[in-house]
Amino acid sequence: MEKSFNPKDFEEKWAKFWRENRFFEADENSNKPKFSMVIPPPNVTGVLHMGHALVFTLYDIIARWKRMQGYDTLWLPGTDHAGIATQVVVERKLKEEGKSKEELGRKEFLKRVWEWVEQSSRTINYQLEKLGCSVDWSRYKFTLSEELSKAVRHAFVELYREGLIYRDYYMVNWCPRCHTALSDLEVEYREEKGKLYYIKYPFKENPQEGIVVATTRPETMLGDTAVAVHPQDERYKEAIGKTLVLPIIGREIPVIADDAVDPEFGTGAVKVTPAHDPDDFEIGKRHRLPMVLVIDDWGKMTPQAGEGFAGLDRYEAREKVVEKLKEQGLLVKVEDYTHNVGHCYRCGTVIEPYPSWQWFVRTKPLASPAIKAVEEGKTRFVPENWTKLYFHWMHNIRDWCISRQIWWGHRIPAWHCRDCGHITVSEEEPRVCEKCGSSNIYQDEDVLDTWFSSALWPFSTLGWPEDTPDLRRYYPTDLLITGFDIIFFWVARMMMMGLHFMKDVPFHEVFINGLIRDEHGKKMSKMAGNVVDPLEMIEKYGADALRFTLAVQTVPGMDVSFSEGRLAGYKAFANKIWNASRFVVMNYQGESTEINPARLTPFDKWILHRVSQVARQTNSSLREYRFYEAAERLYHFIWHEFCDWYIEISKLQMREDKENTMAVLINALEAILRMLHPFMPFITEEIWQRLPHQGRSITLTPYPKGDEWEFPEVMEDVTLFMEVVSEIRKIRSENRINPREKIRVSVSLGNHFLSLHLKEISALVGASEVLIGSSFGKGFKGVVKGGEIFVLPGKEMDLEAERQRVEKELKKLEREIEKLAKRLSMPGFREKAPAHVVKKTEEALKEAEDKKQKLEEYYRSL
RNA sequence: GGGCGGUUAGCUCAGUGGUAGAGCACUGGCCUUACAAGCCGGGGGCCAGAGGUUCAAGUCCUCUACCGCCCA
Repeated sequence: MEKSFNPKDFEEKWAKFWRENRFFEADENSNKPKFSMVIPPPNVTGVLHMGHALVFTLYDIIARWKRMQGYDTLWLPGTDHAGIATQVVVERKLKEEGKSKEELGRKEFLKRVWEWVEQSSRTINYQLEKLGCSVDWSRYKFTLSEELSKAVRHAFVELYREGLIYRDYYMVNWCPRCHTALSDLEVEYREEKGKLYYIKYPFKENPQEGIVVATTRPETMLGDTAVAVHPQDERYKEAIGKTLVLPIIGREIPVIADDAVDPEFGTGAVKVTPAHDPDDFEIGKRHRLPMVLVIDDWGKMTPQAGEGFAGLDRYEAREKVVEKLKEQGLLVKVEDYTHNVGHCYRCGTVIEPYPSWQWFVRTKPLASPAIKAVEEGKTRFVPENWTKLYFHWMHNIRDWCISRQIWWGHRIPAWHCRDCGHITVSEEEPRVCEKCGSSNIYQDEDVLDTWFSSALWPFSTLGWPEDTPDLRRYYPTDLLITGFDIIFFWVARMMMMGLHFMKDVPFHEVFINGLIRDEHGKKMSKMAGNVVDPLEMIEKYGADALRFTLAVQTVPGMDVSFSEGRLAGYKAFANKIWNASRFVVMNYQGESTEINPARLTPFDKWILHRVSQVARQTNSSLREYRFYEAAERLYHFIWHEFCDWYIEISKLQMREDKENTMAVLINALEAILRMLHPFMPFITEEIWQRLPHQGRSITLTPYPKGDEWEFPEVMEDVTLFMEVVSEIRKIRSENRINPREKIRVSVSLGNHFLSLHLKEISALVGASEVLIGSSFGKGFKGVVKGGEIFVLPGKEMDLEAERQRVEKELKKLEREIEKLAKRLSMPGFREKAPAHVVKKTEEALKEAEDKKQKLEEYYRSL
């Protein structure tokens, strides 16, 4: 094996090997139990970021683990066409070329998007492979493919026929830049400093007097058709029913009473603009107020806004309205006002409430079964506190606006009749209007919200609406891993659609991972310039190290602070594994790998026992999605037990019984590699292939269950052995005894085990002589449980250093004794604490006092 | 306004009522034939604050402060 570890030498090789051998393809005819997951399809907007790397790493750990546990495992990959997001990206690219999508036209524009998709999905799939994701490429899906589009049309038509999809003229969130409606979820609210304008609307009868209204959007006053007050508001009792004259425009508008008015806000009187405010829209409906549209779908003022305003941008109009009001003396005052302003989640433009014809999903009937399923435990959130959020949202769900006025997406399968106005909804393109038979029909221009197709993902990808073997076998899926930010967008909607169409939940468990942050806990963002590119990290440290870093930081319910320093640390870990394996491989000369139980030393038994223990613990950590716990334990065990102790001891054992020691080394290492494989697939495969092995790939081997080796009887002896060695090393080090200088050691413990392993002790501490069960009675002294240790240096003793060391040691013991004694003397402790705790405390105190006494005697003698 | 997290070593974070942990950073000594990306040692904590429950609290309860996120 090469001395230096270089992930680049083998990562690509194994990714290719796995793929070409189709190890990760699920088998719908398998007799094994199935385990299935669908990937959260990345948007084809560009490249994968660290958040993806995290989610996909966790997926892959589970996928590989389950596969090795003997499940027919499906991890289905795919990408999402990401309607608006992708359209925005391609538009931006066109702009760089000095073109617009309108110039190109719908058909040509879509061609350009498809080209982009081609390129982007290639990049994404390349990145997945780089990361080591064990997905089933033969089942790769794209939300806008022919196949999935069919599922989307089918779902739409069914829901429409059941009355769960309807079309309505309604106030929606409108992005004037993207020129489309958005769902409530696609609006991001940001706190902004604005102004609150107080405007006086004079009475028609008595223009000297008037009602003052407060608004943050004075430009909308041009579209006002009433002023509303709360019916119980004493201040305005007299005014209700009177007529006001709308400044600037001169329109006569009534004063009306409505419960929706908050008497606490502003002056208690509000202007009503039914066409440009969702609340006013409702008030307008209740009072049959006219709608005057003064802002158009591009955010510009309409002719109805009046001369001098028509054609102006909405913000220019705001200034001009304020100016005019000032001139007319009707602007009473202006206050600073902080409020939440809605922005388009894709392009950031301020959202305009805009009434228009849109398609909606009636969500209430779909939400109830989705709530029930979680209540009944058919789907479980991990960590479970997300359940609450899910319930809260589901109980307060509003109808879902699913139409988008963009070009990139699933065209709505509805045809309008120019003759009778009827809408024909159909999976296949109709030739005539189903009502009047006219052939003068045209398809609805709108496309569906991208999340509509995402909602079908767990079953549309398996062949639905066809009754396929995949669908029968792999639905419901077992696990979904995703960020909390898309619980509403995606998880909730998959639940609704899955239960509706498949009559069963789409997944049994949902693991909600945290957000990726930078090493100081700040959210990664392009603006902050703290974005870390996973590919770059793979390039620098290897995919295994990146994966391990992400896994070890994944604590359920917590965000992940990504630190390059830590990543470097886990690359060092990979290197450690490399070199430990190198040691094994270098020493291996074709001996039998069969362990002879009769020839096992206590150290062999110890490491094998530990391998089993760690395997059991790792399985149980993974079962509960405690990735950090599994990863951390493997790290510690491999480095600080297998490498630091067992390999060192094995060097000595090999002089006595090379064959059996080699067998233990190989068996232990091989089990370690298998345990580690889900976390670090590349390096484990590379090493496994270099060890004597059976089979074609480590990925096809069984995951250690931890039932193979069981030797609890040696644990206590080996632990004492380690304690003694550590104590001697400490004495050495603190007394500045040069490592090359041989020492002589006596241990006053009549311990059979220790006396059988003098050689090991000598080697590990650098001693020329070790006495067990007797005492030199001189030299540097240390104490372990029940005994004393003397260390005689080859040269003269440096008493000053020794005094300092013992003083330090004594202080530590005193602190411990104080603590333990205090606890024992606490009233009630002896009576109420469990016996084993009392006993343990007493023993600890006795041991500490014993040690202290021995050291004190020694200190006086120095 | 409502809700959810968090506050533990210099930094990033684990911690399951019973003697406070890890990685990195710091520090002393070692190129010991797997590994200097290493080895052997060491130092470093009123567990945000205040009450309470308990024989026993970083851990459970209440309140406060600060930081962060979500919803309205």
